[in-house]
Amino acid sequence: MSRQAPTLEDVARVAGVSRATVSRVINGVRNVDPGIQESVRQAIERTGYAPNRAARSLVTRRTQTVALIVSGAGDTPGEEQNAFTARVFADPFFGRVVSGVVGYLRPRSMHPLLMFAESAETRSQVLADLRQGSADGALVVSTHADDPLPALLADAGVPAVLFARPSRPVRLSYVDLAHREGARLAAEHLLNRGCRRIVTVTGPLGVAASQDRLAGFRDTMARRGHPYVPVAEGGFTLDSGMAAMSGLLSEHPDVDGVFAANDLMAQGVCQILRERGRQVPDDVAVVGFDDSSVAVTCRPPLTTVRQPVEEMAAAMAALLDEHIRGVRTEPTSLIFDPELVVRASA
Amino acid sequence: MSRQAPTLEDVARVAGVSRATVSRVINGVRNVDPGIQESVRQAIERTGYAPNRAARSLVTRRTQTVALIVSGAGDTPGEEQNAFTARVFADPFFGRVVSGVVGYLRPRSMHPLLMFAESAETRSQVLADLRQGSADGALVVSTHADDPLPALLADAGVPAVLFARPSRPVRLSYVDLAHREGARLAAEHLLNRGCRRIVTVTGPLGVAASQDRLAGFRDTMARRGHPYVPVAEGGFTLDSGMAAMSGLLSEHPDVDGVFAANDLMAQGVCQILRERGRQVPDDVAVVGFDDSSVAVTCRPPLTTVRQPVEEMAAAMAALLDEHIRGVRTEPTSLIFDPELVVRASA
DNA sequence: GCCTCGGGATAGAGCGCTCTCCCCGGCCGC
DNA sequence: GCGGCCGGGGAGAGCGCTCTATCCCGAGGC
Repeated sequence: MSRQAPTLEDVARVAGVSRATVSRVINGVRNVDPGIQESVRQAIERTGYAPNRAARSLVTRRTQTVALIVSGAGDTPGEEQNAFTARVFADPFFGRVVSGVVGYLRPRSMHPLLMFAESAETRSQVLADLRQGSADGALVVSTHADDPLPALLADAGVPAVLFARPSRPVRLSYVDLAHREGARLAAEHLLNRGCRRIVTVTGPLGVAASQDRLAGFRDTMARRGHPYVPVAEGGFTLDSGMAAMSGLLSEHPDVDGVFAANDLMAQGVCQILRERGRQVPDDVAVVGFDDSSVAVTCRPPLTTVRQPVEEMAAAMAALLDEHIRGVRTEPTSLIFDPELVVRASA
Repeated sequence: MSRQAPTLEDVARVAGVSRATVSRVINGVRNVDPGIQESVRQAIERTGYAPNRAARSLVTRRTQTVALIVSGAGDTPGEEQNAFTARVFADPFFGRVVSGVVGYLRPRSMHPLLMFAESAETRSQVLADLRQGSADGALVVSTHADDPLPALLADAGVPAVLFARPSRPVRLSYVDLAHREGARLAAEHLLNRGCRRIVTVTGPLGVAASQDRLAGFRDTMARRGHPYVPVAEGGFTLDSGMAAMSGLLSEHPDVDGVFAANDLMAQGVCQILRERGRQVPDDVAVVGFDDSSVAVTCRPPLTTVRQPVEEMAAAMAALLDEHIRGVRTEPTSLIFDPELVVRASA
């Protein structure tokens, strides 16, 4: 980078062959005489040649890069960008997504390009970047239900794959969890444990996942002879979990089992229960969802429903890769099965 | 992206001007007749033109992209890539770094390209990518003290800025915290509170930051008449904090104040204290470091030393930008001051 | 012995942009 | 009135790579 970088031409001159031959050796295309192959390799070594990504991208129309977009709601005018990015990254969930994505991309020498779209302005910025070919495609993790980005991407013809089913249908592939199935596991665990007065703290009901978890939970409870389950809506945060449990406890002081739609809220539930003098799990059993890091640090450690987030994220990247390569043209969906992780809280 | 994307040429034809003029309008270079400017804008609108990033990069030799590299130790052969990325992202600290970096980059329409270098192999991969011009420069966050990457980058002539002072000197700019000053704040807070039998749980002593925090802490204690401070080394994790505190408590059952070198370990300290029947902060006061999200979710909420991580990360990005633009050629360092955040634990 | 065939290498035409040079015409100074 | 200057625009040469079309040459077929 300091002195003028060597080009294909330079290598060709040193090796005594043409540019095209060097290119073929580098890309492993067609039969090249082994002897020449070797001398080209040595020339590359000697010159310290590194192919220029931009030049290659210009002709191949590939950047070897995919956008990893964290997309917020419509317009949360109160919240500014820093708060948004901070909040997103504070959630260990997103870290697992990145981990899974990188797991797929890296062996293929691709990289994720981080983008945020939490306002109308940044959303159109992201869209413009993609149309300019900053990345070959997009992986979208929406934090809100009515995210307009997926539809915009589909319209722009940008290859994209979503994490979680969008609330409004859109012609894009997505990966998701069998949320109802996860809720069923939670319900059955509580029932098998002997709980009979069970309540649930849901996620924000605008989110499809929250609805599915609630529906799956109710369904299983009903099948097992519990047609009525008290419900309080939370917002996936610690505070909202505390508030929700606080209300439920006042109305149902004899509760002996709680299903919270994520671990953070489950932690809030545990705190309220302790404050109100209930022992977890002896007086009240608590089951969370996600198996995030708080499930382990929480006292007591949470029994929870594990999402295979890394696998899901890797599959999302794989799907996008197929769309980019044109191997797959029609959108599809991949649904993953959750797993119950039993710890101390239930 | 679906049909053949319009090029500068197309826009020029529609507007009835030359390619160069359109380019000038887009880049705001030189004076262009306002009337022509307007008609070019309309032509861009009509054609739905978006400049091609690769073509532009090829000639400007800029990608508008910087690599954000999370760099591990030498070779942790036991740990594989997924575990590494998962661990990194589980740490809320990294989220704050990303947040700060994005805060600087976005208004300049640049993006971070995420890379991981935790093994010799991935390290050379990252180096190769950078030499190919995948990014204009690199922001490096090392998780270990003896990270060889910074030196490699410096040798390769890649513009780079480090988060935290490298253990071996290298000709690269970095941002860092006044760790000794932070430790001083913690020590004085504990002493002013009346604590007299104070112990500390350090970070891994191979890391410069851990050493500095310990040195600063000891220093202040000594100045205030406490020449001896029991020390246990931790690994910045919850478990290591618990183990360290467990040992310290056995040897010094009368302890009344603890300084932990990060919040995660402070949380572990609190848990052990509670298990052994000590009240925090009444029996033992606990001070953490970082002001990460666990400082808030911990019971009791942690008194801690706040690093202005977002500001530091933004400054790191700004510094890199200066190096890339050639405005700054000599490496420099920027040291930030910590701040004591008083909550319930001390 | 001539023609065909095909493996192996080359020449050169772009990919879509930027930017340097150059041109044109009007305005100023002398 | 003429040359120089300057604002505004165009032509065209690359940037470094890929890839198609083409060429060369030795081997095989009749």
